[in-house]
Amino acid sequence: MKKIDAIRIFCNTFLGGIDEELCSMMETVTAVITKKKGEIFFIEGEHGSNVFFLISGLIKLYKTNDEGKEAIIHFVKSGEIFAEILFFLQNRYPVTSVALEDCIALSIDSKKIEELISKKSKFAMKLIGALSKRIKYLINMLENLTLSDLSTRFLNYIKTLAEQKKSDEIVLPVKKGDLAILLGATPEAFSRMLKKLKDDGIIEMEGRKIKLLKMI
Amino acid sequence: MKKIDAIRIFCNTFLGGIDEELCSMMETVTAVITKKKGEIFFIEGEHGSNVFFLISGLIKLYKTNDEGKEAIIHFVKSGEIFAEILFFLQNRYPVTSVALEDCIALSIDSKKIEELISKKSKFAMKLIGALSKRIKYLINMLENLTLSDLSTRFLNYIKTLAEQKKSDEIVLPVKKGDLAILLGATPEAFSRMLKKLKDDGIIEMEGRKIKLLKMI
DNA sequence: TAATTTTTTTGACCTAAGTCAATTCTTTTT
DNA sequence: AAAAAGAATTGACTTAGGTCAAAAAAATTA
Repeated sequence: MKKIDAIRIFCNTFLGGIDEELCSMMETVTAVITKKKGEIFFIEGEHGSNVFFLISGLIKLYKTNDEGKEAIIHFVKSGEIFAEILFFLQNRYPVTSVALEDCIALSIDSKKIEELISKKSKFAMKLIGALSKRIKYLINMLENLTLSDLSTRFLNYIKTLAEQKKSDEIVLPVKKGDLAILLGATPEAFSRMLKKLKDDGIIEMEGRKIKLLKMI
Repeated sequence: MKKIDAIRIFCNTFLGGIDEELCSMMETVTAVITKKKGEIFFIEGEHGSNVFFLISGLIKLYKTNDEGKEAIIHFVKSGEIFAEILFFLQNRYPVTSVALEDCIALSIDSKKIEELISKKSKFAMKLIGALSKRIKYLINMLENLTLSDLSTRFLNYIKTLAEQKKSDEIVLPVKKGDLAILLGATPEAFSRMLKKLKDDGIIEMEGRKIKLLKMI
């Protein structure tokens, strides 16, 4: 993919329209990055200054503790920016990011972004919007994790998917084991919970396909 | 407290210096708010457009579920902004905020802030910085909650306090029951955990005073 | 398509932390 | 200082979900 095309997609998606001046300003501070499934964009704690915009593919953002246990923070889908806190913390990545599918991304050098922010207030506003959305998402994760049990967390998750797709039949976007960890559980507990929902007639399931039977 | 003084404190703390032009721009979009202990700034889900900067006092940000169970997101200390996602989501507050002590705050009308952001890029940069810090804080909360047990979460918490105060003797800033909930536990479990840390010779405790004996 | 690897499911067992109730200790109010 | 209210602790019991191991199913690769 050519850089200018990537920048245009970014402009369109992130700013809601092409701004030729902004596109040309971005030429010098961006690069197109491709990663194959399993490859890593950056590792938690690593120094860096690049913020990314995912054009195609799927990415897992996670943290690991000393014993290698994972805490999955988010699955990045195409059209999203990630590592956006590097705009401020020109410093260390707070999480690790791995490609779950082959990916194309636009990397943006945050060291040179201050000029962009000051010249293009629309860019600043959109960035503030993106950061706010991420905060809202994280607050919601925290609330779910502390106030709800696993089946409720899962049902909240698929209800959101169902609303987005306007259908009560959804396909899990990642493998069950990873979804379990996103929801703060083990694959074993997740599997048992799914079985219970099936037995109780709340969902139908075939592989990653889930049909919501009752809206609780 | 006079509004202009509050604005000056905000400017100094948030922007790292007084900017007379910005101060006068803020005159028309701000107000000084005082709340007594126990009073509420805003309730989760409530419509509003005010972002707050806490000048003095202490605030609890939390969510409640249907059964009245609390998930505490953060304790706001003086010098911090809160409800900062309202800059974008001119919309609904994501959490409830209650004064744990008598408070003075500066409220900023986010509807009229876009002009400020576009004219003062330093303001935009600082705001992006504050949002990024909040994201980092929340990611850390999530990681702790999913990867660590209660005693580890507590020790991480007081280690941070100890580093800030550069002392291994700290005073818990809130009552133990609230701290328990911030750490995703019940007051009972928290109390038992503290007893265990004391019995194991890891901390000394007298009321809210905690002394870290071993740095694990 | 067979072989290999990865993912998911199931079983048996365990444990951290929740629940509910009763005390004790502390703070606030009268 | 006494009374009342709120916070913290302790006890007894329960449970959601963790752990480890093995089997079954699905997806990759040869």
